[in-house]
Amino acid sequence: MAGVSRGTVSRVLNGGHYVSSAALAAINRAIFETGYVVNRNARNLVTQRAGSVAFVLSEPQEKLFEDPNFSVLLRSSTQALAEQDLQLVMMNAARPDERDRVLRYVRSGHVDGILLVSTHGGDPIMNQLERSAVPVVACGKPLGHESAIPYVAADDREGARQMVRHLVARGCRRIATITGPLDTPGGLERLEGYCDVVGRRANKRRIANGDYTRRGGEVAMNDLLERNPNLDAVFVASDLMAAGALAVLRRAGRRVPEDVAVGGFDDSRVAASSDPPLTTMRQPLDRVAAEMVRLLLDLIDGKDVGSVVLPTELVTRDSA
Amino acid sequence: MAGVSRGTVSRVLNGGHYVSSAALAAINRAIFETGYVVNRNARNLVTQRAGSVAFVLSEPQEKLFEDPNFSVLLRSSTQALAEQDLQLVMMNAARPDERDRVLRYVRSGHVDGILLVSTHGGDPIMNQLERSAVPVVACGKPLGHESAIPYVAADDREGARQMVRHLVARGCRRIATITGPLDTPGGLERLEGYCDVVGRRANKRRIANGDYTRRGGEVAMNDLLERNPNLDAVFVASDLMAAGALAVLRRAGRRVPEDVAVGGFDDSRVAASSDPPLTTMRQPLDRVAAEMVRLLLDLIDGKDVGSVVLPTELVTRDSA
DNA sequence: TTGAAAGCGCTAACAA
DNA sequence: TTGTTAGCGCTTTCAA
Repeated sequence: MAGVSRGTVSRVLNGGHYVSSAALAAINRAIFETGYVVNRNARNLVTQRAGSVAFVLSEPQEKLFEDPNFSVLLRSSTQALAEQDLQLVMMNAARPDERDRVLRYVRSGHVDGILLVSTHGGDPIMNQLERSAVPVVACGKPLGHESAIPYVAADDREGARQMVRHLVARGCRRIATITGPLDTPGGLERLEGYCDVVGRRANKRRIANGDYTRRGGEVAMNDLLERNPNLDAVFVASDLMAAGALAVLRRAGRRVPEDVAVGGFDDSRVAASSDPPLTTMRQPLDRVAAEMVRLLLDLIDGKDVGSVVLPTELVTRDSA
Repeated sequence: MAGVSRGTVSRVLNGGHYVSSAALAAINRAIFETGYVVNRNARNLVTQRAGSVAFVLSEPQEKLFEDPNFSVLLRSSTQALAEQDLQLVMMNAARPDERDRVLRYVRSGHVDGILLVSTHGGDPIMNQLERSAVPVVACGKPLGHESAIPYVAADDREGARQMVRHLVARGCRRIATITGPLDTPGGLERLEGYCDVVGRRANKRRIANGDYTRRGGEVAMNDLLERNPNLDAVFVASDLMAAGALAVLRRAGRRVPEDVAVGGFDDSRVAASSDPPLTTMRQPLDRVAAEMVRLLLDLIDGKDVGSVVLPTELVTRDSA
């Protein structure tokens, strides 16, 4: 229709180099008038690329429901990929059959790479992915695979330190902590950071394990209160658990922050709307997503990439 | 490698009809030994299908973060599609530029259909989609396009009626309501259901508008208390807003449910973990997702489909 | 700067 | 039941 060959049109579609301005104009007009759009299947068939990236959620279903972090990560990733004209293909990989499906899918070249979210240490998918030579970037340290799988993470350990130091600076002396699951990087590193400040031989009684759910936070807080009736602060490894802890403290008649100061982690939505509003560590999840996409693209291009650790930021509200 | 032609292999790949068992065995062995997988781009190029479905979220970003319903819907849809060997491609369409991208993408045949989630009345994407002849199924009544776009929804109106009747049965006589945004089907229909029970000429003072956020629920509840100091129940159109309302009532010194009974809607996670646990209407979001996928597949196959309205269920906890 | 031609890996019609 | 063949719509040499 523009009176030129397919080859010339293709050149215009792919940057417009080595095309005369006359041809360029004619082609663009034809494209506009016909509403032409390239057929991705045809293009990807010949270029051997997929034009999409899998967002693999390796986590039991319930978590996704409750944890607002996932949603933020998902949205930010979708957006960062869209800017590169890549599509995000969502995949669950919690159950073994789902994992198989994901592996089959990615191995057959249906995606150019993988954003791997929320892996527990020992998650079999990491081994399998490592063997399959597909570009992968993890969100958070992939425990046990730190050197093989590049990752983007918030500085959990330093963030925890900062929060506990903040509690110390407030005058708190009997500081407890509610951890995340200890097979997750966040669970582990935030506990490490806590120990860094309160001392290596931290009082075991002041450590309770949670599971990143609100109810888990309640259970852990009850536990903590029972074992340490005189505690004056608690560092909670996620805002959602902190919200649960807040409810327990209120029921126990402890004022926050006067009797017990509470510090959270994430700066998720719940932090601002809890009662009292939570002092917490902000994780830059939008930047995490953007960096993950950047690393993945480099990886796809065959470049060597390192991991990225992003700083966290103390957000002071009323709870501490 | 199996000693047969590509045509025969293709037949095996697509159901194995008209293939001798000897050939079938040889081909399957070859497939197994070589780890062969079909190239989707090539297949889709010739079959003119995409093998994927867009999950289009037509909603300002913040909502996604806070509303747990989206996550449930997303996960359930991913799973229902996976069972049909279809991929879910996630797309945001809140901003005009994002809408354009989505439209360009779907019009060029990159997806076989669209799951449209969370549309406000007057959302321009509905008009544009309607014109573009791509199969679309909406989640919740697409206000203003009910006859053109098939949808799957929970029975909001009847659900609201049931809840308000429940409050009446408890002995409540001054029942207020906090609505969702009135340009959304949930906002509108749940208010209708409320009016169905309390009477068509409902006391305007007892109606406050919310926006499905927790903070919106707080603001509305404050409002309601101020205008109706003696109310004895409130039906809140979402659990998240109800959680906000609960916090306000507590601060105001009202006991729930003794002084004020509170009924929510959704039966999302927050319902079980609020204080006190919420009595609410369960929306079968997993079934909603499954039905949406079913309708969409029928639509893609060229069948005529109707809309589906699924029943809700009263979940009685402590708040009412 | 352009056009011609080959071919990406597959399905589907047809003939055998 | 099978093999042959003709494309699907694009990119990418290569020659001009």
